[in-house]
Amino acid sequence: MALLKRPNGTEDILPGASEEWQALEGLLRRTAQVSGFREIRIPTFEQTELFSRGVGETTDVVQKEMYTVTAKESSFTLRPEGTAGTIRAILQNGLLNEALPQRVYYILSCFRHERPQAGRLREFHQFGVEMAGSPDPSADAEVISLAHQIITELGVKDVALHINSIGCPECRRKYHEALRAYFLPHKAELCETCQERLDKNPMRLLDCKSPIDKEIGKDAPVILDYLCEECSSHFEKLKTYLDLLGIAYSVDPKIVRGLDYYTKTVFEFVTTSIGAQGTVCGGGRYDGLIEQLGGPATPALGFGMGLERMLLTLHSQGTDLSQPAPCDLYIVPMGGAAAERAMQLAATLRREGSAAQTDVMGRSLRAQMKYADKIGARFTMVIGDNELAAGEAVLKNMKSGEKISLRLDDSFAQAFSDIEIADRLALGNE
RNA sequence: GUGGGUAUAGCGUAGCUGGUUAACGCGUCAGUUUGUGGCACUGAAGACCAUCGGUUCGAAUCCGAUUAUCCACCCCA
Repeated sequence: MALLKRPNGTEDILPGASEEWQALEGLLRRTAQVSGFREIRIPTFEQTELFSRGVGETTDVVQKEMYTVTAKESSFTLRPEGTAGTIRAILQNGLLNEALPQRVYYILSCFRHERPQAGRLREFHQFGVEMAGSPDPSADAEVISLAHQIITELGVKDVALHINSIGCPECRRKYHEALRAYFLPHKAELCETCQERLDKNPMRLLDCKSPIDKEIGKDAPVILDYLCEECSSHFEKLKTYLDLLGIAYSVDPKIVRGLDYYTKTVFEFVTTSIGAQGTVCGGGRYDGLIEQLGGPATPALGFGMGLERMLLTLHSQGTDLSQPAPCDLYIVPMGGAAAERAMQLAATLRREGSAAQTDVMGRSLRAQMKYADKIGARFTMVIGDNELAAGEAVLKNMKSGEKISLRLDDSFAQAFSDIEIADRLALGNE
């Protein structure tokens, strides 16, 4: 029988790697929580229309990357991102009726049918936050600051923050006109996709990698010159706030996010160390989305952070968050009677919160010691007929080799715990 | 969706001017006598050489297709 394989573009996270994910997730949760963000959990699939309306009918994500599944009469779509579903949940459960702003975070997997490559999977994991209710640039600064804090605490080095403002729909309409006017005379020289983009979404032209198009676009009008007074002052204030917080950034007028819901502030944290897919975190303001999804007109913003990309970046810089699975004590039984006693002792220790293991393979003493060493057991204890008769056994510290005698009675778990804690403290002081 | 690279034991690789039992390292398992791991040594298990088809007396080695994977475009996290 042929072995069934994982679908294209998916990953198994194995023991060893999963500890690293847990460490990352723990840091994300703690950081979000101290900023007042609380976790929200939403379904993996939603009505397809939520995404076509929320993310945007014309976006690539909606047009060609969605996993839409049909079961019986109904049809649903696996979420390609977290924002639409989160906003839907906020509205459906009336969270906007509570104290504003509403701050939520999530860790979830997203699904997009794209061609996999470095830093791009068909199922990927995202940490994201959304804040609803504030139109003020201080909210933008807070959200960016949260992402910045996470990246700093992770110790990621070469990640740069790029910000831009793409204005409100009104600014953008004027800007689109100006762009078309600029590029139209050069239309024939542009690459094929850009000729199409000229009509559909001229801002994407600025993003084109083709050297010819880049050259043509060099002197193209810049969105920042077309912002209305409101949008312009919003952006200026945001920059002031970022300076105030000591967060370095560069203004990149070429940032054009591919999801339709963005307004005003957009930003990306980009690294160059993991290949072409270097956007490790991206987000911005989406003041029109909540209304678009049938809620009350409410300003909001957020970001998504790609966890696989984050880990790739960390690894490329030699950082590894993973920690070995703990084993405080490995009990080495010799003989049937000892095996039964070992089983009891291990169970007792676990109830007291110590990580304890004993033999389940029927191995020789020597083989058991090797195993204990391999799994990184901090202490071992051999028990055989002698120990059972004496009611006492020798505890061995695997790192120092130090040996201590312990009674195998009711005081055992407590006595072991004391020794184990003392050892932990001693290691910490080294 | 479009290009290009790669596909040999759990992992990393050698073998690729076609020729008997496909090699090595790591890992796994057992052992190196009498009750204590790390090092070293001995041995074992583990591969229809991605799949299908073709060329040939003969293919892991050459050719084609398929699939998977990687990188890039596109797009985004």
